[in-house]
Amino acid sequence: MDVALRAVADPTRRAILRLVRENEIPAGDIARQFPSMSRPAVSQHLRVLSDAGLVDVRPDGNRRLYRLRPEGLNDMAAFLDEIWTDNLTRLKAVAEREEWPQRARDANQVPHQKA
Amino acid sequence: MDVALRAVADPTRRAILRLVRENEIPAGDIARQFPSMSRPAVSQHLRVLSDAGLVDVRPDGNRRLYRLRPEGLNDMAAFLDEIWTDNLTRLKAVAEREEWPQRARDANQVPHQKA
DNA sequence: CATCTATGTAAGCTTATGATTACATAGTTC
DNA sequence: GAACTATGTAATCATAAGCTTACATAGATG
Repeated sequence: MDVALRAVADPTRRAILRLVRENEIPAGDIARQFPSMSRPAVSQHLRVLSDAGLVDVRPDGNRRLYRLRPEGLNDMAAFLDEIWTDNLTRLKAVAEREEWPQRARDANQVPHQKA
Repeated sequence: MDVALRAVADPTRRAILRLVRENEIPAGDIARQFPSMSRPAVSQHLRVLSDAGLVDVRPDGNRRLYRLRPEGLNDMAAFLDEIWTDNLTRLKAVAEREEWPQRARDANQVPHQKA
């Protein structure tokens, strides 16, 4: 989980993921989308994404085509689920949507010092 | 978006989020859950989470009670949606997630393109 | 072949991050 | 109000992250 979440934490890499979301794109084209940084920098980002399982690579003659590997984000989705599975928190996240009935607060797993 | 995603990229902070997911917990109790690191380290993590809008803090006499602020993860959910808006990719991701719930991805033979 | 194109890797630099210990501050309690 | 408790902050350090330039390599092309 760690590797994917850390990879996604970088804005450049998120931008890359958006780029390759629908189409295979050669590394050079991707790099060209980031004129503010060097091509090797982008190449290294691609490496990180690849290591994190967030993109697939495929050689195509001279070039290397990248594309999104959507399953790579499963850990992130799982984390969201884990956090939001709780009804209270989920309701809170969409609090303003509707009125919800009072609910008993249940026992905690982490001991409070004293009440 | 950046600040929240970067905050969540750290495993200790994710663990903290799980702790405060359902209950308010005083900082000291949280720190006690991480015997392998110093209390100030945890305090700084709490600061990061707070700055990222992922937790709320409330003074309670001597102590400070932390609890999850679920809306703080909305950006992360939005990013997931943005990437997964394509139904096929989403289905694909979910399919693999259910098939390999333990998330053991093999780096060599990538098992995509099922069915 | 000679060389041009696309791309990855290595080395090195700078800044960010996460940790530690020492200290400061606010509240509680006797 | 003196001492104790809970917690945050400051200073500092080691390591990680991200960038750059220089170099290496694989495939395309004349």
